[in-house]
Order: sequence, then structure tokens, then C-alpha cells
Amino acid sequence: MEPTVDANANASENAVRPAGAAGFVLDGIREAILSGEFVPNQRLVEADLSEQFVASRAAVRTALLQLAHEGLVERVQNRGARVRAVSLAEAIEICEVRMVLEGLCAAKAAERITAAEGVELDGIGAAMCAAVSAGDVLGYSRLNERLHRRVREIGAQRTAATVLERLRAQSVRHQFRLAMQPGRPTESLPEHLAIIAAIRANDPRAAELAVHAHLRSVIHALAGAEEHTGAANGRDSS
Amino acid sequence: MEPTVDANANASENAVRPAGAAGFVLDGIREAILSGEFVPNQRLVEADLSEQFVASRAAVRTALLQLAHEGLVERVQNRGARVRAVSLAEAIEICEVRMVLEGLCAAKAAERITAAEGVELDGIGAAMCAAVSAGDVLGYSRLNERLHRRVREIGAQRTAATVLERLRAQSVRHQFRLAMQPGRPTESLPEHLAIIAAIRANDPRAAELAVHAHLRSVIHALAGAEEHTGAANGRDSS
DNA sequence: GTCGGCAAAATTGTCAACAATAATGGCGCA
DNA sequence: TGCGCCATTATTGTTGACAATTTTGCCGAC
Repeated sequence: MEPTVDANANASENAVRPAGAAGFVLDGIREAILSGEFVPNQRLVEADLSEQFVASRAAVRTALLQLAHEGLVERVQNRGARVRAVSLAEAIEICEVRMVLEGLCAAKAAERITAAEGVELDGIGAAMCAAVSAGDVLGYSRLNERLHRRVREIGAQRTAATVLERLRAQSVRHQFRLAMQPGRPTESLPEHLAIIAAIRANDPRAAELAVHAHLRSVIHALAGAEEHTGAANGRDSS
Repeated sequence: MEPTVDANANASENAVRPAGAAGFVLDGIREAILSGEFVPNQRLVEADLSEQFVASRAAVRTALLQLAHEGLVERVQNRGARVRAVSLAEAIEICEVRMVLEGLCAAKAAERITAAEGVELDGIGAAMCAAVSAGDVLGYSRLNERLHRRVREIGAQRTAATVLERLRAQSVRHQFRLAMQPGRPTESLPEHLAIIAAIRANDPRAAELAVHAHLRSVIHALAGAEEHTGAANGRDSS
């Protein structure tokens, strides 16, 4: 139950939330997974969940279906669902996709950014510097998430944004592991500032390259930190 | 009921197919949408579908849920589902995402391609030339689909491949419209050959650029052909 | 003649019970 | 004692009926 990175941060912007009984269960389970309350490979029994939350089994079933499509849960025919454990290799794949997709969004953001949005990005950049100086790892992690999200929004590429949001949720654990790595913020800070600068300068190409460089660095750190931290939760049986 | 491009071509490789009753309905509805039997914005009433196919309403419901996640149908709370009509703007967005994602796959394919796979790509290229010479538009369209799919597979980037497969299904109609445009094959043929050559030469960067160039051309053609053909089916009320 | 509201119909959302399938444990047999 | 088979249990898949919601058609009032 460690990754408390942001857990509910996405609940506000996330895609589909069929209000009512079913929607409540969906958000509940998703938050439990994202917060680490439900650990990877943990079995998700429909009956148990319908008791834990109060809803009917059908509601739980619908929620699990949705979560499977979001890539947070894996289901096998007649064998039930369990929390998806994304391996290191998968995490790297996800980052590769993020690299090109966020690059696209950043390029479009550089073309479309308004003055007000520019000021906002600068604000995030300044706050990031402050967080790193103060050694506020958790605050920096939150700002990191916020920056990436704002770039997506400014880019206004809904197709890419939807995919990216889903991928982000899938790799929350790896993202957290990375944030905890000592010296990591110091390394990523200048990369983030470069992204902001390029977008502010209305330079699509530079923005794209800056994002690429940043995520290449993330991939490198991800692969390197494999054995240092405890578990790169992969395909271990529960 | 015009786009007969490939319809069932994907049924074989497509992601999740919960076998049994539910799976049959899913494939049935998907194929009906892809083949154009169900037109954009057409309402999909659960009761009607459960009669048309034989399954229960719950099976239909599950299938519609799945298709919504695949982006082929749109659902609104208490208002039912209808075939998604992807507008021209959305189609262009999709192509932009395809551009960077297929670029990534092609780059990885250039690094991983085997001799046998190289021969296979060359075969596709030769067949494409033949099809264009013979004026076989439909055959060329099929080869086009096959080339893109093989590049994805050789790239071995499952995360990207999954997203691409979903996006391809969403834009089948626009893809078809484009294929029917006179002179289009002649324009895209050299682009395809360039992609094959770059991958065969084990040149990731060149492969990525070739794919980018190709899809930029697709986007251009898509935007240009807007008013020529009959309907760029957008947000028209049923 | 048209607009607002009300009732009926159509359609989806929800639920609880039943059937089918896979996992578990025990028993006999070698 | 170890292995394979069968009954039991746990869990998911499916079905049908009921409730809630939205849409449609109708009627009267202005």
C-alpha cells in the first residue's frame, strides 16, 4: 500500500464514468488499484467486491470489464479477474509509446499555446525548481504529473490524450518507483524545463525533441533501477 | 453498405474474443459495422440486436460495451448506443497518432527484421506494384492493410500495436473513401516502397521518416478529398 | 395554430436466481 | 507413500424479470 502518488488525481478527468451505482464501484476499485490498496496479481473476486462496496455483483462485473479495457485489470475466461502486474518490459514499451505520443502533443501545444497558458507552464516550472531545492519528492511528483497533463490538454489532441491517460494509469507503480529513486528529480528537472521553454517559444520541433529526450531518460532510469529497488513486479504468481 | 475493404480481415487477429455466446454477437456486430451494413449514427437497440442475432440481451449489452471501448460505437447513459461516426477532424487526429505510432513500430522493425521477413515485405511490395499497374484498387487496398500489419508485427511493440489496431478499425470508412480516390494508389505506392526499403536496410531513422512522410500524405489527401466524395460522415443527425 | 404539460410506450439499467465451468480436497489404488 | 480419479466447493457466465429513465404522441389552453 505504498504508491500514494496521486491516486484520485485522475478521477476528475478520467474518461467514462456511468453515474449511479455502477460508477461508484468503478471509481472505488480503480482508486484502490492506483493507490496500491489492491496489489498487482491480487485476485478480484466479484462476490467479495460486491460485499466490500455495497453494490450488486452485476455492477462489480461491469466495473471489472471497464477496468480490463483500461488495462488495470486482467481477465481470463471463467477464471476471474486480477490486478494487472505490468512487467518492466511492458513499462518500457509504455514509455516508448508515451515518448512519441507526448511528443506529438507537445508539438501541437507549441503551436496553440496562449499567453495565459504560457504563464501557467512557467509557474509549474518554477514550482518544480522550488520542490527540487526543498527536497520535496512527493510535491515534485505531483507537479510532474500536472505538467504532462497540461501539455496534453493544450495540445488538444483528444485521440492521443485518451491513450496517454490510460497508459499513465497503467504505469503508476513504475512511475512511483522512479520518483523515489535518489537523484532522479535533479536529473529530470532540466528536461522538464527544456520542454516548457520549447513550447513557450512556439517551436514544435524543439518541443517534440525535448519530450523525446525526457522520456528516453525515463526509460534509461527505469531499466537501470531494475534491481536496486525491491520489486519490479512482473509475472510472479500470487 | 459499400466499404467492403476487408471487414473480416481483422477478426482473426483482433484482441479479446470471449468465446461462446457473447463472443459470437461481438464479432457479428463488429463485422456489420466494419462492412458498412450498420451505417454511422445508426441506433443500436439492444432488443433488436438480441433478436437479429439470437443471443440474450445481456450478451448484446456486453458486446456493445466492448465495442464502445474499441471506439466503434458510442453510448450515452440511458440513451442507448449508436454506430460511431468519426468526423473528418477525428480521422485526421487518428492519422496523426498513427503517424508517430507506426513510425515507432517501423523503427523497431528495421532493427529486428529477419531475412525471411525481408523477403516477405519485398513480396508485398512487388504485389503492390503489380496491383497498381493492373488498376486493381481493391487488391492494392488489401495489400496496403497487410503491409501495415506486418510492419506492426515485426516491430513487436504490443502496446503500440494494440492501439494501432483499434484506430485502424475506427477509420475504416475514411480509409475506404481514400482508396477509391482516383490517382491515390499511384501517389502512395512509392511511399510504401520507401518504407519497405528503409526497413530492409535496417535503418530505423529512415524507416520512421518514411512512415511519417507516408502518413502526412494520407492526412493531406484525407483533408483534400473532403468535398469531392459524397459524405465525410460527421455529426449529422440520423 | 402553436406551445406546454401529461400519459403511454419504448428502451435501458439493475437485480437476484440459475447453470456452467474451473479449482479444491479426499479417497482408493498401486 | 505417492499418484490419479472423482465428488465437492468456489467462482464466474447467463438468463429472465423488474425498475428507472427517456422519448413519443396526445390533449387542452392560450
